[in-house]
Amino acid sequence: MAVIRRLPRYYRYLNEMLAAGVMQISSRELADRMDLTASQVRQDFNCFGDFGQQGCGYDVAALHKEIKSIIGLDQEYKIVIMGAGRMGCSLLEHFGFERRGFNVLAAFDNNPELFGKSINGVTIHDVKKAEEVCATVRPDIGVLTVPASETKEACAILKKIGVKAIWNFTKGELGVSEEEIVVENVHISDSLMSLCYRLTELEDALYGD
Amino acid sequence: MAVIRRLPRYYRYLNEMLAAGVMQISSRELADRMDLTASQVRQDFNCFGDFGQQGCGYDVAALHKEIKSIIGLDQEYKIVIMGAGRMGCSLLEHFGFERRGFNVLAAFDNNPELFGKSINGVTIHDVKKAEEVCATVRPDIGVLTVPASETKEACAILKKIGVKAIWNFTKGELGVSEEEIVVENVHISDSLMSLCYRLTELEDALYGD
DNA sequence: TAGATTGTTAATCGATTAACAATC
DNA sequence: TAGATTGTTAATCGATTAACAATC
Repeated sequence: MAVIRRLPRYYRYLNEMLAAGVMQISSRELADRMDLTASQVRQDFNCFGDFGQQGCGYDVAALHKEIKSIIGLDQEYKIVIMGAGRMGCSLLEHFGFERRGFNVLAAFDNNPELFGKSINGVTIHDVKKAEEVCATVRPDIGVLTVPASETKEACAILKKIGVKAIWNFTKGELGVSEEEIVVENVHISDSLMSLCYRLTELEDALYGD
Repeated sequence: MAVIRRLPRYYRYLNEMLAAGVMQISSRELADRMDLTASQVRQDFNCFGDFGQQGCGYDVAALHKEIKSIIGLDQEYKIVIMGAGRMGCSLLEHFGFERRGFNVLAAFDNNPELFGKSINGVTIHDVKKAEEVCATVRPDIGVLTVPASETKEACAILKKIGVKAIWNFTKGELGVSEEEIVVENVHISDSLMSLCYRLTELEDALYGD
């Protein structure tokens, strides 16, 4: 469903409006800000219940809370990071898991130089100790930030630890079925390519084919 | 068009197959690998011309080249990075612009400690010198990796430099119209949220509502 | 009550799938 | 020629938009 892909965006905009002190918003206004149609906004929200009030629009705080719960953000998910290289560290330092309500239990790597180091309060452990470290507190989500060549092994360890979802930054096969573990692939290069396509299009439009 | 969003994925898969030495591929096979239908693959490719050969399938190398050119990757785009903080540096070190055929001209920041430093052959300059540095060689694409609070200024500078496309990693308003500059927003947190939604869904399915 | 804006149904549009004739 | 697989048209499906009655 296309609505699902829009939910995080709604959530972001409602967050901003909440911070800006907006109490009430009409489907029209929200649609304008988000480049959607008012119809679509109403249709979307009505997939999950009726949150609006005829004549007045939507209560920003209530809607925000509702969408938060629909996405599942009211639960505090426990996360482990597989691979404390550039990408893993960059996420740890920069992404703001805590701020977003995620609890990062640990990071794992196979480089002994990193063992025991701590980034943003998260300790990097030997990947061999992953099972041990996660024996008592089971993580929900695994972040895969290992080199492409180590994807399959890292993924197998995540499965063993009992992770139910993988946020995958590597390319290549994970070797787990989508029925047992939910996988979300991040390919930022795709987004750069689609930018290139649109740039080419823009230039063709300006200077002719 | 939905095809456009699939083009980078086709390109990635064809890249892999090229590297693996696959010469010819049928729509059926490609569809299976990519989790699409054969019909869809054929439909997609026929948007841009007929590249297949009845009875034999598609020539991987030719198709790869064709899609490369459709996306616009056969041109060497010139890039500047706005903001050499964590995200900017991480991209410079890790993303592989060169390998992907992009030419990074320079990075800019307002932190004097970074001036003159070089990452992967790219020098970090004072943002005040941006116009000067780009006077002779005009960049095509600007990568926005500044803090949210500095988005608008950074964006204005990119516009002044003559950039035609912005790969935006910040949140918040850019203050440029989409008609003059093509913008591609990267929100990796959206992808984590949609993972959360699907995780919740999976758990509901397993343990009941 | 009048104005505003929702919830919801019906109409439109676009994208995906199925089917098959064309052709290598 | 027979088998395979494309290119392409038609049928189906889903998502978006339009319209309006319900209601705050």
